[in-house]
Amino acid sequence: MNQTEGPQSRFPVWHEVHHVCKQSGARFGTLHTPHGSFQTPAFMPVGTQATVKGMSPDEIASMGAGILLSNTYHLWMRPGEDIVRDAGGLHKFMNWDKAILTDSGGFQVFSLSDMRHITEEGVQFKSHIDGSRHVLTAEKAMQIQNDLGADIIMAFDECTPWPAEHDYTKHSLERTTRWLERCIKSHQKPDTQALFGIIQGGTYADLRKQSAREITQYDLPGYALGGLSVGEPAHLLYEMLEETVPLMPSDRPRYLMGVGTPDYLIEGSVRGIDMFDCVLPTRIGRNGTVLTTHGRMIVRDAKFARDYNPIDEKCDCYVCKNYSRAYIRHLIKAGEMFGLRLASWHNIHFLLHLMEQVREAIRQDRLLAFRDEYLEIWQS
RNA sequence: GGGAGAAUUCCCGAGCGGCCAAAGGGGGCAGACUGUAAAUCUGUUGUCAACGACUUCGGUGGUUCGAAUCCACCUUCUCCCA
Repeated sequence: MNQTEGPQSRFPVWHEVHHVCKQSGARFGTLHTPHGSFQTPAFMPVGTQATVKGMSPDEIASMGAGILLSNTYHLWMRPGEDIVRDAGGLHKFMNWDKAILTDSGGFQVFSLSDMRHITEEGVQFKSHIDGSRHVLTAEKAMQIQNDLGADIIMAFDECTPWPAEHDYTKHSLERTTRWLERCIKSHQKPDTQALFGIIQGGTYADLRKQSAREITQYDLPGYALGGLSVGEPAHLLYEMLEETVPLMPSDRPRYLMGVGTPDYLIEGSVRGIDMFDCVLPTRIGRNGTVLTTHGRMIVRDAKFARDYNPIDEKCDCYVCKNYSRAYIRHLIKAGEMFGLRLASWHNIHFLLHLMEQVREAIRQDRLLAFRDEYLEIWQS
């Protein structure tokens, strides 16, 4: 597809909406990037340290992923963005020629909260590797991401925790807006790297709206929702989506960061989200849990010791076509890395396949029906 | 043949008269995991009618108010000398 024909061709990344589900309002589209296009709503596997843990790029691509995440903070700490840059950029460094999105380090403001200090200028981190001090600012996050060379780069934000005080959340979101402005000013490669802004506001509807208005004032190729799926109950997440998505421009991709489980992916799509990412499939896979149409299954459990069925009878992934629950359980119990790989493999496939089903349901204007059918047998 | 030492709960291994159902590992079992400090973390791991009771520390018998801990003998194992 020729990107100059698109409505947002002035951006290196743009979203083409093909169909809006008449039942739900969910969007089926294509996201175009300098490293290829992929259909939306999309699930993006996470490869924090320039690798999806345990999986090769070929394997990820074979499952249909068109984009991966990687991480500013982690690659900055190790090996250093200059090493990635001098390798020819992240795509070449990790041998992945499809799209890449890098998170800005904003999530580490949340996940590494015990070893960082926030100021207006930025965030001082004590390296989780060696304890050394480093300051990540809006400008630094942009420089690192410019060096890494992802197709989509994220504004530096603070992912606020849950629960958080209204007052704190408000000040934080306003600071995130100021940081966005600094990101935009310091972004060196707007022609090749699309900068997405991140809406914050915790679980407060008024603050979500405030942040959405502030962030979407800036003309950006995409907008994300951050600070969700950090422990709050599901109904609050859904409520925040319902309050915020209508304020996000319909001609730009909408990205719900850090989500998630099958139910969240479907409910998010229903509410107009186009992009999702989550470490869940690889993390729970490595730790012995697999996803099935009936919910999570701890395949490590003793009850599967003699279960020679595939993880999911309905799944047509490489793992389910070739290996049994008993075998995968054995490998995981034995600490064999292949077991971790197989579980991760199936889980990634499971979510990518789920999104295929979601897109098909949107095309058929029956996403709500699909949701009800799916969640009837799914138990989280 | 002589001498020295050791036997602990599933395994390894602390314990050396009461605070011991017995540290700590491992293994087992169960759970958590949502922009990855995660092949990690948490709980649990003698039995039961279970805020209490009962049976355990190679075996048998003693000493003692009280023994995994002290004594005697037995069994098995390890090591050293011949």
